[in-house]
Amino acid sequence: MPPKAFLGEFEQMVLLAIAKLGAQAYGPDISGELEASAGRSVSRGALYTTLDRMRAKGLLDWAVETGDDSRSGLPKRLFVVTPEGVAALRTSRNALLNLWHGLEDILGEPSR
Amino acid sequence: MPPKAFLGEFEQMVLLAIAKLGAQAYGPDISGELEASAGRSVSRGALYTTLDRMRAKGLLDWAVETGDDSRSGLPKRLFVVTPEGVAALRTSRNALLNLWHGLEDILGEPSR
DNA sequence: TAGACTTGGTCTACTTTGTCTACTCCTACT
DNA sequence: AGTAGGAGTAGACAAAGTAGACCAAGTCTA
Repeated sequence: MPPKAFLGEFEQMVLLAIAKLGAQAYGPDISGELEASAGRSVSRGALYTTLDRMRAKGLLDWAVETGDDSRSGLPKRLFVVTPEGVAALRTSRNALLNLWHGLEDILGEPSR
Repeated sequence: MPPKAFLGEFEQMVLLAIAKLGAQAYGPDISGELEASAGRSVSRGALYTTLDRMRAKGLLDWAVETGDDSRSGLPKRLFVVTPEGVAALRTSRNALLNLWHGLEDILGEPSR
């Protein structure tokens, strides 16, 4: 497939979850956030493969925190959204907002 | 794959475009709308396959308008979003709205 | 202190989506 | 008849989404 210009649906959610978690986004937190905000649960496998793929695309990055502190020896990956990631998020959001615009009557008011 | 509960990114856009077009959504109009609202262009093949697949999932449906009027004999498909489709759209929107919430500083104000 | 459990992550394999190119039909035009 | 254009169809293949089993380093706990 010729490199896609848009964020996939799941990719988008994952990126948003990380952004929301700020500086402490590691695996389990991300799925927790996804579960909480989007009512969606994912298996670890699903999550990590997506994470890896997005890194290959430069949308996010991570630092391996080899524990000097607790959990010594066990790796822990701390994820961050790159500027490219933020840009992609912005683009996606604008497109969606645009498409939603004018459909309030059909879609109803955002239920928050 | 156990039936997916979420709309893919492209599926979502297509559904929205149809909803927006109301009663006269046929192929070319949809891609026109996509291009206009989302700045995205697709080949016919891409569009129709997606359309077919979504129909299989009950998210939309169509009527073949065999032209008594103009274009006699030539099929033309008029698409409509089913109630299931609308529901899916709503769910997706809420999830995204939820995740976006609180990230205005990072994402910036919606540029519309 | 052996065995069970917990954590955060890796690997593999498979399904669904996204997307293209290359037709096919019919109509209208010349 | 010959060609151009509009609307769809077919087939193929890559990318994204997902699950499940598996692993290593700690922590209990009896």
